[in-house]
Amino acid sequence: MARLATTADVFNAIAEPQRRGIISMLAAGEQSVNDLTEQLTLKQPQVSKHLKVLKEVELVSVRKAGKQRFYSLNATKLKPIHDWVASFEHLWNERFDRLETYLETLQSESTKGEKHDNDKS
Amino acid sequence: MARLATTADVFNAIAEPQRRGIISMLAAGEQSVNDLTEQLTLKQPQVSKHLKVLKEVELVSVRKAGKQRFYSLNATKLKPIHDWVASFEHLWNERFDRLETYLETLQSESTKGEKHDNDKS
DNA sequence: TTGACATATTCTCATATAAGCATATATAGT
DNA sequence: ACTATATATGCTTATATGAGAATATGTCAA
Repeated sequence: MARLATTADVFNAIAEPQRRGIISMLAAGEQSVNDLTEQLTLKQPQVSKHLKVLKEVELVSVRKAGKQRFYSLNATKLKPIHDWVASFEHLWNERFDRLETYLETLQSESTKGEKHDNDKS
Repeated sequence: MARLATTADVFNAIAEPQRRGIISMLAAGEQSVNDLTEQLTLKQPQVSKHLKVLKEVELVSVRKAGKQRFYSLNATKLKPIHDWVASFEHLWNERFDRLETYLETLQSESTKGEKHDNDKS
């Protein structure tokens, strides 16, 4: 076997630098394929292909207008990544030390069936 | 040409589900290769290989103790991902609308000696 | 329709790489 | 040294996929 799933996954979709570039550009608002092509170091077909990948994981959506297709970012789909990474934030961000202490205090006071939702990849 | 860079990049390192699993496990504290192998659906060699990838991007570090190697998470390396994704957070999180408004208010009122130590890269 | 323009798709090629398996290396105990 | 245990590395195979080039599709205007 080789690597599975891959691009059908948001984590994989953003693993590609060019696709991150596209996402960053779309953060400013919808762009046509041509707009994107001009600002990237890619030919139009390759831009379309990357957009297809992003569309498949629903990171972008398309609006048709004449001969042009305007792509826009569906940022909500980035939230799972944000949440996953944020779950480790306390491990590097000192600001969380105080919060952790506070939460631990709360926890030890109400000792109930609490669940540690470690992961869900 | 084919895909470039790839695993030498943190974004790519976390694109692999099994590696995310390893990272999640290490969040609880350092683990030996054997510990990890037992909890994953992988054979030991494959675990070692994934650990190698994670080590190359410095997401993990190793401590040798006898015949065992204890891997621990170097969460700081996740910060670039966090920052990148967070730069789009305002696009999906309504909370940021109020926060933005609030910050703008503060800014227009006066500039007091407020300290925001939520970053320290 | 013809032509120009915008975008998508197909095909090829080269590379990346995850998993399986066997084996090598390292360390500790006897 | 020998054995057992822990981990790493090498080899193979199947698959994924990014880029390039050519082509197809789609849309509008004259």
